[in-house]
Amino acid sequence: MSDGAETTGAAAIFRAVCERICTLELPFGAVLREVELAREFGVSRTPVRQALHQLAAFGLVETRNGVGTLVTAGDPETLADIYELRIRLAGLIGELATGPCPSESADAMRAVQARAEALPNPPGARAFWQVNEDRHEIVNALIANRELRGLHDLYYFKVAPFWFALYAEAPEREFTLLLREIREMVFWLEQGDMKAVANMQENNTAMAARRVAVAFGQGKNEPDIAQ
Amino acid sequence: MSDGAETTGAAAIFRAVCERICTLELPFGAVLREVELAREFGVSRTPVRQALHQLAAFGLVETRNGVGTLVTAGDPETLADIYELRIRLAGLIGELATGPCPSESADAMRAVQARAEALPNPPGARAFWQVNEDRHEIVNALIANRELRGLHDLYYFKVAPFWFALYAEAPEREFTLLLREIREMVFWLEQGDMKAVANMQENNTAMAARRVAVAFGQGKNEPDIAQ
DNA sequence: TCGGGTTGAGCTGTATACAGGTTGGAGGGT
DNA sequence: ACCCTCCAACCTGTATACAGCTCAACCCGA
Repeated sequence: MSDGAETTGAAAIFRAVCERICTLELPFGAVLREVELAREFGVSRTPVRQALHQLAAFGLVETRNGVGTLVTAGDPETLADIYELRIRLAGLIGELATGPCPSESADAMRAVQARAEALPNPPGARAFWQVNEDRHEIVNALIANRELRGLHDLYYFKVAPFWFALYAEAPEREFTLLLREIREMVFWLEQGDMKAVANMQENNTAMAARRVAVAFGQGKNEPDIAQ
Repeated sequence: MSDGAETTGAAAIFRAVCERICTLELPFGAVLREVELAREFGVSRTPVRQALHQLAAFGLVETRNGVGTLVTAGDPETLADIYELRIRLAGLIGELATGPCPSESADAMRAVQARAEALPNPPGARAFWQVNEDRHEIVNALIANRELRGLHDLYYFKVAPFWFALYAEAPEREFTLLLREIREMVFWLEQGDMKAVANMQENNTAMAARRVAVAFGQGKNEPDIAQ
């Protein structure tokens, strides 16, 4: 998450495990054992447990007594709920915007674009992930309402594993789409139009939701969402 | 929160402390000591720490090394952000509604209304709190999108302390407003109109936000929000 | 061979001991 | 009288020991 460097070591473990889940290094259903993580990070179980409990509170994992901590699979229905809400949250970015976005954001996004354009297609999983992470950070930082910013960040990580699974399925297609999104984002950031940025975010989130729904079996009774 | 009865004892402590914060039994800036809570609940520090860390993750408290766990005061700016978002979340309830609300909700709300009407004006703090808690539970259960339901619940508890402070200021006025809200809610629940229920919720949240802004010093550069 | 009861390894939940950090106040110098 | 320094009490952060739970493999009888 976009938390600043925290004092306690639990935050570092939180971020590390969160990233592993988002990059599917820990796939759905994977079991996390506290002693293993403790050994890996060179600490005792106590900070590890803190991190895992926080991940559980955010719904990314589920810990069962006597078994371990499982990476939450997320049934299609829940996935649909999450994406539905995330789309609306993106819309709120524009509604709650207070002013134009600063030019530094456009600069930062241009830098990301330059780095991305230099990559081969498809890039490696790590590079792909990092580009999207940077894009997210820039957009997220623009959100004026602090609470909404936190929520937008949280739900980014909630859907990240599914979105990343799309990359594993069709790397070239996903990288092309990501590049297109970044180029468009640079354009609107240069315009300073926060509302347009939010609309872009909403559009791309909705599009990603459709692709994810196709890949993971769309939930509920809305088969037409898959186009 | 509206979590079902959990297995671990930490959840019970979480709810208890949360309620104390919401009812201002623990005012802003109050310090929570782990050993005290541990003694009170008859457990060790471990489950207490779990509960406090979860409260910290939700932003209700802030724990500082060597000092203790402080109830987060929430500056006016943050308060404005929280209410702004909560109003929008209420709006989303209607947008993400899938069907009419069940008749049991109307029955339940009628029961709450009956209990409330039987109370003196102003009622005791405990009774006032309980009535609002019940009202919230009924409305919250109607939210179709599970993620939005969780968020609506969370932000209810985030603003609860401020709203409850209004009661302490003007008990009769707040109870009259609450009664009015419940009566209206019964009406629209009987109609089964989920969108109307959401609009009601949005209106009442916005109205509460204005009263809170007046009481706690409105933040930002929107003095007209105070009417 | 198959089914059921049992056992045991391994995991999380809880309790406790120790290390590190903060704060308020006592005490001495100016 | 005032201010700076130092310290001791206290609180959280961390590590470790123990209790309770789960599940799968195993053993034994039909």
